[in-house]
Amino acid sequence: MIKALRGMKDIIEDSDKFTYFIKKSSEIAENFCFEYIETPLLEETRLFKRSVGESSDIVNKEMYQFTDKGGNDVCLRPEGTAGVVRAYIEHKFDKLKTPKQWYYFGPMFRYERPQKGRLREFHQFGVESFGEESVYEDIKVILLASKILDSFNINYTLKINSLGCDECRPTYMNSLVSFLDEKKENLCEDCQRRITQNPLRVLDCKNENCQNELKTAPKITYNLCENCNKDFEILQNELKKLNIQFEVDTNLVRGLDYYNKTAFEFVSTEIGAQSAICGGGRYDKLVEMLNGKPVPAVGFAMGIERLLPLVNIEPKREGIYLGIMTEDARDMALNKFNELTNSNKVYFENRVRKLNQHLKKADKLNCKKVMIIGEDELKNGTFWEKEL
RNA sequence: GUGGAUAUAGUUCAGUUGGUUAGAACACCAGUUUGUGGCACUGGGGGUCGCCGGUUCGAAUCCGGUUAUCCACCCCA
Repeated sequence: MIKALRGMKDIIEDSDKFTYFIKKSSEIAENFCFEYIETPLLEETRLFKRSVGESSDIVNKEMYQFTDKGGNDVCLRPEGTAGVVRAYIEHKFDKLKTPKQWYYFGPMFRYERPQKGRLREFHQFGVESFGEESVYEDIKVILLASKILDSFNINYTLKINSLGCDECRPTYMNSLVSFLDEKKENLCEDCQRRITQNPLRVLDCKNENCQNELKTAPKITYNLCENCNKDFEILQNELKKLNIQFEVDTNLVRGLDYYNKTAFEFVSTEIGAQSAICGGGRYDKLVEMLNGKPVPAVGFAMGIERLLPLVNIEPKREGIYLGIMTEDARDMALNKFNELTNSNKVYFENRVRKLNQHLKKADKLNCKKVMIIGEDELKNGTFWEKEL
């Protein structure tokens, strides 16, 4: 038997939840005046090398990368932002710094070891906002994410942090690295490697011993420049006013290289170790990094498969069951089926059955209304009807 | 990439110290004397016991390998 590849899943049992999620989320995004964008699944490999960053695991070892028949070095997209930014620049919106608010959804591919909440092909729903420098755009985006999650009654914790900007991050990084170098001996192997590769990641280490050593580490939020600090305060104040619960997590590091200033993550405690259900933040330098004019941007992405177990939709009766009890009624029923399907969900049972058999089936299918033609109805040209 | 666990029907699982034709529940399909569903009852279909090899008169059961799944690390959505 040919089976789906490792880490790839057919969406069958949850397909109703899946489509419901996309429909509802899109609706909310459109209420925020975000427009739909679809970008290719396949992109040039260097797009991700330059945006996500060569130091990241995603680019380093998780990409589905190959040479196509034209000799191009390509890969299946491991995340959504890079492609959207590429599109923004390619269609020259950067020249005039045209504000653009887009949402997207679709499959992403990462060659990882599968586990709960982690697939090799998975789906994200995300938004990106270009051209708005203000922290109020960050707030808008966080509000949008929380509204989507709230609409499915999902329990979450929102963590926020500020990663600083070009002005304050380098000085902070220097003091962090020198702090880490002093402690180097006491840190785990991974952290020692991270000091040179990605020092911020050390803060995020789950090793207990490391966390003890890091208690006195310099915190980014105490080392922000005036501007970043002001924005981070506005962010917190406005979230409070909007009644969005959050906690500041100075160890929150978004894994992709392109983030700066606001970083946030929605976390669930109900779905296992892969608990991040939505992650995002500001990436003001990314458009430039991909050879566009400097345009600030902010966005987030949600992992749909991780959210589905948290989404509950109550099965409700809907649709019409149409059945016949005599072969002669078939034409009449078919005509009715033709008419009803213009504006109704209709199940047409084409087998001749007894009344109780029809009812049993209609019940099983969760239909709301039953319409049957028997001998009597055929004579009178009517339908026997019942609400379930 | 590392570690641990698991693999028997569509699903959840039984299956004794290796021994007839591998079972149950749920699900599915059909029916229960003639036009009112959910309940109940009766019957039915469905498994090369993950795959390959070995031990044995005989393997779902023991051994080796392999693949996949699950959980965690790592990483991230």
